[in-house]
Amino acid sequence: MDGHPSAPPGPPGKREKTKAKNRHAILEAARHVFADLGYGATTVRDIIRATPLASGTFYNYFRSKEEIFQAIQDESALRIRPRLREERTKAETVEAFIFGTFRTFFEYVADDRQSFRAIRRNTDALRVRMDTPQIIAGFEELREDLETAIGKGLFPPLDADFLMAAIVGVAFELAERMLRRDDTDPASAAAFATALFLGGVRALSNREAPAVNGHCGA
Amino acid sequence: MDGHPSAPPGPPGKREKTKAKNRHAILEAARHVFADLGYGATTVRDIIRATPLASGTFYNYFRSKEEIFQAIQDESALRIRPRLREERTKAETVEAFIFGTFRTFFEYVADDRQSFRAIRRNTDALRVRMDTPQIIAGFEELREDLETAIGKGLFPPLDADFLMAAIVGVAFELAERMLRRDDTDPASAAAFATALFLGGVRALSNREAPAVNGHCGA
DNA sequence: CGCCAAGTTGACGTATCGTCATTGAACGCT
DNA sequence: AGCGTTCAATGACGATACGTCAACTTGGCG
Repeated sequence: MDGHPSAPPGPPGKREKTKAKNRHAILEAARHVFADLGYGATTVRDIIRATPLASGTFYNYFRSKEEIFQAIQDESALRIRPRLREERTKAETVEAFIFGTFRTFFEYVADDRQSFRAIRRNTDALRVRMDTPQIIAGFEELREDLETAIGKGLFPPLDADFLMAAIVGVAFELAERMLRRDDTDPASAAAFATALFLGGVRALSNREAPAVNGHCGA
Repeated sequence: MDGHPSAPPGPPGKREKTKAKNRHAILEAARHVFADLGYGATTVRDIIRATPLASGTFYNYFRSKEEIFQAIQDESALRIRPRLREERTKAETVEAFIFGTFRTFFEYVADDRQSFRAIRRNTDALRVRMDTPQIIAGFEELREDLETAIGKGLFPPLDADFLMAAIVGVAFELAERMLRRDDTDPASAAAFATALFLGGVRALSNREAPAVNGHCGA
């Protein structure tokens, strides 16, 4: 076994290093070009032209424009997902669960706005959103966490699928609006979303099991 | 004046009719091809091949693949927007405003699912959403209606921009989930979204003017 | 130092793009 | 109806981007 130095034992070796550097250079160039031209107008050649590499090299790293676009998104998703998961796992109240999720997400978006913008700009008046496998996996994680929280009695017994969808929808749309404002303020966006869902969850649980009693605050 | 028969006075004339028929044929073909191949994989040639027309003709009607895609979406948007507007204008309660909006939207989506699906399917595991000018205009309409409703005292004084974004986000994500389920049920999706926002709006208004009293139910 | 494996290069064949000169049909006037 | 004008359809054509591949360069290793 271990004939290939696929693991990190020895020093990286020049080959490995160049490979990583090239991949990174291509990704970085792609982020800029997508942000400049929009996804639709960008060509693989535009990307490779923004690096010192040759056109054929691109295809050693990615199979198509679509695939590198996915890779950019997946990278973001893999960076944010563990943080979100941690917030939710350690949450001991509904409020902590919801507020932690939104705050973490909005702060990340504000931080990494370059990736986020690159992703959403297409042509002048055309917004795009693509959900890659890693992003969709993030949605599923949220659904699982909601189901767990419901199982633990933290959340009332709601439709976890719909609730996940609602959270996702609000998160992305509010993020968009937040970035559009002059003073990007993740905290206030998170506060808005949290209040919305705290009230919403309470109303939903009253609906599904109506007329128990007037228990109002948490 | 009226040298050109641009308005509907005389009978349509054969030129006009063929033009409308061709445009319609191309749009119809595009809907099918987009649904079959996904937006990314579709070429203008694929679309025109699905009609009896020649390749050059396509460019008499649309400038690009992107533009015809927009046209399909805009058509949907123009069909649904008046209905939404009417619902909201005649609403005399917050509940009517919200429920009317969601029910109308979900029923439309369930009806016109072919367009909706065509729009969202790209490759196997890649979801896409594009917001065209007409769709974005629909968002703005919603924001205006919210502002009007706030002005009338129907809604509490909230951030209309964020609220609009939240409604839009929930509407699109829930629509997606709804279509994915075996029994597409607009009414129950609308009920879910309505309960969420009724509770959410109440909580948000308490937040902005906190500590009034413990009034819980409506 | 020399050999093998891995990776890069850019030219090449293919496919789609968008244009445009040509053609034929609809229109309106007599 | 006959006739000249206008307008849209056609499909061939040059331009552009795609993805591949044989030749070449470089790192790894005895």
